[in-house]
Amino acid sequence: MQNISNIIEEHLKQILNASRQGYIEIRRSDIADQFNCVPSQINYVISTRFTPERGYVVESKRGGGGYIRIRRLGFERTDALAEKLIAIIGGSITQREAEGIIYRLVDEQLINRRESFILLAAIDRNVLTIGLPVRDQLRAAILSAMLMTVF
Amino acid sequence: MQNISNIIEEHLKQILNASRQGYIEIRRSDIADQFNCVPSQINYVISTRFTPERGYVVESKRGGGGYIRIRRLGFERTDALAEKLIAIIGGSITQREAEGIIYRLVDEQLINRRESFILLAAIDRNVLTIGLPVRDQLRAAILSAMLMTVF
DNA sequence: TAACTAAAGATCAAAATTAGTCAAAGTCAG
DNA sequence: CTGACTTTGACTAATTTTGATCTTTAGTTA
Repeated sequence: MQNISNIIEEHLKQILNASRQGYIEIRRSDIADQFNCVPSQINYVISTRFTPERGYVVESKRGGGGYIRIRRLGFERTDALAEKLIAIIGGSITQREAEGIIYRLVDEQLINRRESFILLAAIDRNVLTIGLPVRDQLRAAILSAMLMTVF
Repeated sequence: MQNISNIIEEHLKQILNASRQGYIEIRRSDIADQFNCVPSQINYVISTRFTPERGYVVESKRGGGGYIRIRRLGFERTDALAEKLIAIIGGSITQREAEGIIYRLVDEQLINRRESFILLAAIDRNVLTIGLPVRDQLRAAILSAMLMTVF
């Protein structure tokens, strides 16, 4: 017997595939009702299967008219790259390492100078005024998120 | 399913766009009737979507012949822009306010969409995984730093 | 002209509507 | 039996909707 998480995963991928816009917006409780499970199961499915590493971006809004939006990222040249970057950055990264990555992206013309300035500003230790090791973890999260949205 | 606030927001922006003078004057109760909601809903829409951060000025008058006037401001590009932005951002800023600023910069064509994605990613509460009030302070620092480098 | 009245809009907080988090309990392959 | 993965649900957080009550303004009346 298949577990519910897999079934929900398949269902979401299917409607995502069928959608013309490249993303879907669901109501968490609708899906939960549909599959007869608790709402937080949907969060579990999303956090284990629709991750940035697998090429998905998930946004959401609470309150009236709330939703969860799942977007599949393009798979051209960036497929391997995004994955590689995420892997390199990992869960924690120093400023020096982060700068290395950004410089390389500029070299390879994957981002322009202006974009690199934005990235560099966001990961600077003078901006992330919080103690280690949280600072390096936060830097990794911020850099990953920024790069995921452009690739 | 859309929520009413978004629908009202779109409607106001549309008539604002169509207006010749750059501002509109509405009667609160008219709009409320039109969208079948309570009058205070209009205040909610205005206070969450037509904020100074997003470049709107709202004036109103009560009593007979009362009105709400919504004006769209332009963001002249000057040397003082960066300073102005820093002042608006201050030492702490919510995600909503930060998004307002970013949307406005896109509207004013001071940054492009791709850049806005980078900025939005960096100030997202799901990325800044740290408790309030530090999160809002960090967000202000990051946003300020990023904008400083481009302007 | 002062007082009154009706017609707006403003404010604020409660209620409603969603989604997120986290950890305990359950399941299952090896 | 153990460890990884899944299922559940209680509690939390964000956002919107609603309504009661307050304030301001223009016009009317004594």
